[in-house]
Amino acid sequence: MTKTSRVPQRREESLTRDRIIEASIALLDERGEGGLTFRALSERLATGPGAIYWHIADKSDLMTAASDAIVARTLGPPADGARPEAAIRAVALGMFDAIDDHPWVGSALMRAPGQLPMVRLIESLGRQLRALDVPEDAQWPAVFALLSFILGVSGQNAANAHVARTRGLDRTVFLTDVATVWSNLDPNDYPFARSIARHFPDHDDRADFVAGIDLILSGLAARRRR
Amino acid sequence: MTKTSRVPQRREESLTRDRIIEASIALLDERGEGGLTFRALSERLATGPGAIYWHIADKSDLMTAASDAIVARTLGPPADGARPEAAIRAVALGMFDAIDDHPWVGSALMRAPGQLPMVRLIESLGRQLRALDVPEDAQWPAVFALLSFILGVSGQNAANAHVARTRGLDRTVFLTDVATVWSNLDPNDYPFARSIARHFPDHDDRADFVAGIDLILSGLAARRRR
DNA sequence: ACCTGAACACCGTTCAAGT
DNA sequence: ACCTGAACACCGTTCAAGT
Repeated sequence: MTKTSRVPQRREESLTRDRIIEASIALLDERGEGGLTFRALSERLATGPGAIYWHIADKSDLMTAASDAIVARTLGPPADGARPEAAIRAVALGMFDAIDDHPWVGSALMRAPGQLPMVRLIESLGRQLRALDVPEDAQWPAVFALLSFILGVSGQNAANAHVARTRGLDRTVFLTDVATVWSNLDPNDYPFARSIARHFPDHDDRADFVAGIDLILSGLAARRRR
Repeated sequence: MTKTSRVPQRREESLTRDRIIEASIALLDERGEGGLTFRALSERLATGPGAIYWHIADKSDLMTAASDAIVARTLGPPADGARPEAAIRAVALGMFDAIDDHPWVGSALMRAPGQLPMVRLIESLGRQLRALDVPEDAQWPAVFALLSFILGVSGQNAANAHVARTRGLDRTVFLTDVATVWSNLDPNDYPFARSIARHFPDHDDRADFVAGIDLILSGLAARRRR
């Protein structure tokens, strides 16, 4: 029984922080937020749950590291060629698409205030605001507005993905259900919610996102003109 | 041993959905997000964990109902007297302050897409945008921008509160720590993050929040002028 | 130094049994 | 109709013991 030629459950490469993060991302992508557990992870890595703690501090460290890997490859090096407004739009859209692909990043980012993935995003946005000649003391409020908007959208998308997954129905079905409920609200109490429910199932999240970014950029431009 | 005169653990009033929600809010306020468990809740209500399931569907239902109670009393009836822009600012600031008092509402709201608390917020914002004479097809994008910004800030505040609670340090200490880390980042890679770290510990969250709302409102006003 | 895996102290949820 | 509380199927995390 010793030295059998194939021992498939035995891992070949040694356990590293990077391999753990890579496996976590795969698990999160495949099974959603709830899919990352130390048991599932250690099984996939052919080790015991305790081994992981040698390389990472705890689950929150793991989530932050996993989201940082996505954010780092999404933002990449700063795009120096583009005009600042276009660069901001590109940064924002990059994040939107990344979180569309990996919804769990939305909630992970939000739960890691002041951590590296957040710093990357703030840096990317802040540089472009400097390039836009936004006055020094208006830079942080503007970055904060863009950041908060991006995080808000990300969190909502993560929640939508989570609901869709746990209820086993896709996005369109879920939106249609919500639209139906909203359409049946009391017309006196909820006139606005009723009126927009109609346009709900066939509307474009990504377009709404761009519109939001552009609204903030317009506000910024209006300020500079004064 | 039977019929002792004082049986303090026996509850007086019958279990209702409202009493469960009220007790949940108290628990969340006192102990933070992690403080609401079915065991702690049933102990406080002098009942068994199973009893709660007769009145509420599951934990997500409970969180949504708890946050809805806060949102409902925060938004209240629409303030008809005020000018629309002032009314929007009032709605947003009301939410900011409510979530400052009950940080868990920030994450609960985000995890309840399409649910009642969200509808209330959307309705409050949407009405004022109609009153602002924003064209029909620009109303939803504007509501979405305001909503996402508010949710983004709420989520960040919830995360800050959670970190502060679990690490047992207050907000200022936490921010000072983050500022120190950021100040030591590589000057070539993170010039912007380094430069704002200085202003971090003594800056006003609420002012940043108002600035963000105003930026979106300015953007909206700029659009209308065209 | 790095890994193992049983054990601990929790969770949310269910359900037979009671009133 | 409403409540009880034990039991189930999980969690994240620790730690003595191994190599």
